[in-house]
Amino acid sequence: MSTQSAAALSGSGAAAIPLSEAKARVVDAAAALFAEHGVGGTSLQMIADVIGVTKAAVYHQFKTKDEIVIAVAESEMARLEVAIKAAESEPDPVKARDVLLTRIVDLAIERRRMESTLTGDPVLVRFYARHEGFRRTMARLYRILMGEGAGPEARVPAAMLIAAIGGAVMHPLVADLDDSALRTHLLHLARRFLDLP
Amino acid sequence: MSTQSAAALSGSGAAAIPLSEAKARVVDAAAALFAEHGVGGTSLQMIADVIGVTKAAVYHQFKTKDEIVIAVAESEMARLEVAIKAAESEPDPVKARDVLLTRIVDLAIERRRMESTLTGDPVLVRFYARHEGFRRTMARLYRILMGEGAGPEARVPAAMLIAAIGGAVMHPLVADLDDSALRTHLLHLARRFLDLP
DNA sequence: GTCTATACGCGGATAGAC
DNA sequence: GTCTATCCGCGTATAGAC
Repeated sequence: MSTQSAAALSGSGAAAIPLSEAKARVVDAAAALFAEHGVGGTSLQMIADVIGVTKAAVYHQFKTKDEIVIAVAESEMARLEVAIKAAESEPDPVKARDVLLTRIVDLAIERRRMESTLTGDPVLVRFYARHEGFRRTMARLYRILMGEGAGPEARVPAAMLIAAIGGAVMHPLVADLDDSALRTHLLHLARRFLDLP
Repeated sequence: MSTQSAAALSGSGAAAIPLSEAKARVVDAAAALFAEHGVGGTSLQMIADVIGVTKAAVYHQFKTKDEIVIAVAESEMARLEVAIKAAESEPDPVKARDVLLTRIVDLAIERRRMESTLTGDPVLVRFYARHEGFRRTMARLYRILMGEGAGPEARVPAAMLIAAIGGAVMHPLVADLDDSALRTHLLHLARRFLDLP
């Protein structure tokens, strides 16, 4: 217990967030750069430049670029897990759904400048698709969002809603809205959408 | 009139689609690869391999990779222009909106495997943001979609709807639905969403 | 229009000193 | 943890023959 446990990449889903200071700096810088240039368009040199060190220093923290991508993805996923847990602790399904919705909107607003890259970048999407833990986490999220239904009538609106929230925050049409105003509108419309018969 | 006019990159918005056979092959291959690997993750070698020629042959068609990116973006935008024109030729605003919605859904379904990359890739997004013609085209689209309103109450739902349609078609939740089923559900839900008070 | 060949830099990655 | 130095391959791009 006294030894600093590795924590590493887990693989079972919930990254416990205990990244070293240095690792955390890399992950933060990488996430911002991924959002601006895409994963494929971001080099280790760029990451090193942003945090003011050399490439070799970055390599000391992560042996490969892939590991950085994974760490960024897990860091985002960890935030989502917190939201899901909060919703799952709510006994009433309808309330649970609303809690989840609120949390998801908050996350999207918080990540406003990078949300769509983090959920849409081909490299990250591929990564999500291949990892058990991520699939399980998303399955839990969908369960809360869709409730009983599992057919197209439940899945299509769920897919639309997730896409709408994630995509809208970065949309040029709402670029001039401040976070709080956007949050209010988004939440209102998302609730409306879910209440549709 | 007899000479094949250059058509080139236009710049005023509507690319007139008169690409040579060879150029069209490059653009098609590039679009598919962009969708799978992102713009930054796609090399000229990949493009050349897909169409079965050498890199140099590709360079003969487009002097730089940027030109290919532009051509792909314009090709997508041209499709959207057709949809917008169809909607604009409809006198009744409500009907125009419905025509546009239908066309956009059709486009998204057609481009199902690449839609979100084509609208979400950072490289392409930057490109769209910088080009007059693209901004004007999108302005026309928004106008039809939002009608009179120009405040947040109109813009937020418009942003959500565009994001929802583009993002939902690639979502894992609906991966098992065939095009026609997905189209039906998507259109139904999109109409509902827009009719909200 | 397509090819071979080639220049040149950058990207990922490693070794070893401090 | 960070640095300098270095390797190698691939990516963009060009020259010139067929």
